[in-house]
Amino acid sequence: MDSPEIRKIKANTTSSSDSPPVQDSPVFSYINNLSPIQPVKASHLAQGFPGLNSPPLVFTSPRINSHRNTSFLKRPQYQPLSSAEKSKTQDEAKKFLDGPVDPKITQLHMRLITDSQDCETKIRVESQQCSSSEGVDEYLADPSEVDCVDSTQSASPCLKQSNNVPETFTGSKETTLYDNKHNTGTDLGTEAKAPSEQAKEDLEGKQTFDAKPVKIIEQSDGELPYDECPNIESGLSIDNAYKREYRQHLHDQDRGGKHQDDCDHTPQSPPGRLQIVQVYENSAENVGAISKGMIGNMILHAPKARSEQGGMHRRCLQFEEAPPCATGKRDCSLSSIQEVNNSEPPSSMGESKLVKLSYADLKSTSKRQMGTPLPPRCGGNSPSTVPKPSGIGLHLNSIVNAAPLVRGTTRSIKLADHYIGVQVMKSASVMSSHLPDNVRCRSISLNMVEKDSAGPEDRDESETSIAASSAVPSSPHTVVFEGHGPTHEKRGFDAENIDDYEECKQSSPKKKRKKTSSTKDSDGTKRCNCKKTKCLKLYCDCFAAGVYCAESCACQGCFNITDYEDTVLETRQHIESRNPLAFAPKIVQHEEEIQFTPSSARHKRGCNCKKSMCLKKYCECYQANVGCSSGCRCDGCKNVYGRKGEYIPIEHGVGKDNISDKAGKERIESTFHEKLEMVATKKDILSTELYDSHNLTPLAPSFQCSDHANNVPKSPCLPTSYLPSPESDLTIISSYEKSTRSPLRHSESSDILLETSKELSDLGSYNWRVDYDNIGIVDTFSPRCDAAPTTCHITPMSDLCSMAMASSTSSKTSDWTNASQVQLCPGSHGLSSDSSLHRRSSPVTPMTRLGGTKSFQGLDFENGLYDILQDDTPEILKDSSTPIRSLKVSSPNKKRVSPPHSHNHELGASSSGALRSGRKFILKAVPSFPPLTPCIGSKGSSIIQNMSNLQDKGRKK
DNA sequence: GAGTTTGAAACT
DNA sequence: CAGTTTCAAACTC
Repeated sequence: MDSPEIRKIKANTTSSSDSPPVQDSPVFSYINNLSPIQPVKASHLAQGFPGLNSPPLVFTSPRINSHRNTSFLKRPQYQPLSSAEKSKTQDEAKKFLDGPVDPKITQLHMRLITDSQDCETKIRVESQQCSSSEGVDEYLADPSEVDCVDSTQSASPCLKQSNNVPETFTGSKETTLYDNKHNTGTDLGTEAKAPSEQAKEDLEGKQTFDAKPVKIIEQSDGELPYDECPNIESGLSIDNAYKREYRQHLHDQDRGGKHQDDCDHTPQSPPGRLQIVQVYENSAENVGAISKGMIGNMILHAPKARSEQGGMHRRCLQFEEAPPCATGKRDCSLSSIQEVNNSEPPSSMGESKLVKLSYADLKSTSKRQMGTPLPPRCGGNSPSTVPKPSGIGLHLNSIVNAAPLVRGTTRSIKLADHYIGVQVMKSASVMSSHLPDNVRCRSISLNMVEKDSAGPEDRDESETSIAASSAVPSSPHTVVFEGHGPTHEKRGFDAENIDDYEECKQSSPKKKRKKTSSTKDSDGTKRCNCKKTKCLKLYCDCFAAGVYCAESCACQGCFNITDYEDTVLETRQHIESRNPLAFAPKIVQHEEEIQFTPSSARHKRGCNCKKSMCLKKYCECYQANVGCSSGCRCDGCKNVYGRKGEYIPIEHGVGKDNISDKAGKERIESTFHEKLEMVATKKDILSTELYDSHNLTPLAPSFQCSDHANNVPKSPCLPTSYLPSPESDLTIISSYEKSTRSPLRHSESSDILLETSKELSDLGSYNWRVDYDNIGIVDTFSPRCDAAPTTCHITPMSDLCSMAMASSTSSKTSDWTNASQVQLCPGSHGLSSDSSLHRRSSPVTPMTRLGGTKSFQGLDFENGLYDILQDDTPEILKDSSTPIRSLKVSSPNKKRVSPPHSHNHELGASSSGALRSGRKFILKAVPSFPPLTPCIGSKGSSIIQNMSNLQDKGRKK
């Protein structure tokens, strides 16, 4: 019955995934078939995703959650568990959701119902399909469906154990099957369960699944935010897949591998799923049939097809890596393997344990899991990939103000879409690296953990990860399985893991923070320490940055987690409803200033310092490394970056020199060095990402065109003209990371980068770079750059090129330029005034860029430098050039868009062909801003109410 | 590590 | 819109 239809649907979905644009139609059709309600979801998604980024993410995740929730809710079994376990977290979540807006609740319920229905239908179909185990197509389809099936994750571990499936890809197909089974077990619980569950049991021989699913369900219920709707995801295609992966990672990490969250996890689970599926098949059904060969084919095809279908490819990659990335904060482990390892520890810790997870606990666990693995994030290690995870983790740590680079990374990560792209890149790289890579990743993650883990928790994690890694080689499957299972299941799932995680979280996160007194992680991602706001107010740097809290965060009762995407989204919307610019980049270049000063970047709202004289980080302007402007209400301003009222016309190249105070320069330098370091670390991380991106990016061609960057060289404008803008940094960072990732591959790259950076600084590039940090976000977007050439402040590209040339990296300049262009393009895409948007959007473009810039890989080492330079230049360029325009165009909020550079927009109109192509591409792919405002508008009131409720609860806590 | 200071965010 | 309170980061000891 369903199977035929389902298959068709899957085919459709796959096709859709193949061609992102098409995805929607197939997905929609599929959804429609599944359940009438879904369309509504789709609408939500549509709203959220117009931009791709934040909004989409939110929507998607929430949907998924809703599905899960609904499914769970529907099921009596689940409900009981949910009520008991969820307890606090759920209550809080409910407060948020319920309290705020009844309509919302109703909607959520509807969603849940629909989702559950959809999931069920999907599950059925999938189960059938699984039996048939069609192949790549199915596999591809799986992602969307898998979301619904999250529960499979739990099972997956077992499967993995039974079957060693180092390759996530191979698992992909199987994963779908597994998911189906899993879903049936959890969600359906009734129909599909019997077969699927039996199979699972056979494989695992454990009953934990059932219990786990229940837990998950509860969590999911509480977590309304999650969107699991597979359908929607399918429609979203790449974005969804990424999100899914995130979620899965998060869930897996959180849960420690237990199942659950079928819908939610499914996306995340993909890697796990794949493995699981394989295992499942092997053990239960197809076992040999699907086999690795299939997987291999899948993988190969996926990438190829993906080139066409980007989505598919990404998904595959995502599955492996994305999850970790998704977890971002949680899993440092970049690759799925790492994730697995991470998850494994938890599972190993105590799979049997059914921990009642309150939301907070779950979240915390999820974070921890995420983070624990993420430790790699810290990553300064070559494996830098790990570091990103933190960012990737969806954690939105990155804040505009602080370290732009880091922020950028985190943002990209957090932004489901972008993040996904990044993850995909990573995953791709991982995939490319293959199992060996996985092992490496594991080792890396371990290393990262060790490094990061100052606290016992970390140690534990590291140990677990190590164990996992060790196990993996011998029996990767089992290890992976464990890890995935928990991770996929989300937090609640694995009680054992959760407990462990919780312990770790409680102790480790705080400890970590304590250890790292700084609010920033090694990765540069920000950490928050919110105690009363639940990370749902602007007080929370993470939340304010549009990023999910990471493991490293020491926040209490955090709701800024993927599990609570809905809540987060609602809250954001609510805040935005009050202040549309609340999430807009705080640092913006003033058009006035821009003309004269590259460092014209200023704090959007200005500071109100009374005692700090704008010489301490209390001052947001100072913290952002930007000068105070007329908008500041500060008293006795002594901002080294520019005092209120005094404009520091930063001449081209002058940039920092202009800085009035030597101290300011020093600071800048220090910050710059820090950034460089960050970059270096990130590069390592990024290397993988780049790698992935290369694989993934269909856009590569456009990027190659970007190579024309050389064309740009025209830009006499050198870095000096760059305006510092955190945002730009972010965007740049994301791209940078990507580019850097490939470099990272070369462990040496980081060091080299540092050296090169020094050299550059000597050359004068240093100033530029420094400014880069400050460069306004707006500028980050390339549009201007493209067009700008004429006006040119500087095309980032040209600047970059010049820089690169100067640095003696000439040989690689082309690549570098390409990279820069790529970055620029992404930046343009990013547009979104909101950081989140940038993050989300940027990742995608970067990916494409990366793909285009395969040449980079060769240059990896240089890339690192290039990346840095590019980042700088891009920022400048972005600042001066296009960001604004793009923002205006894309961002519904209009927050930043307009202010910074109207004239730039003009330039943007005339962007150069290559850049244009890239930009256009991005724009299409990423409706940058739409998400924020639109979403906000829809749910503002409810969000507010939810927020207030949550806050109240949090306070109580 | 605990406590204080600071200024933004939130609230009234 | 202004004043007050709350909050979390930054800072100090």
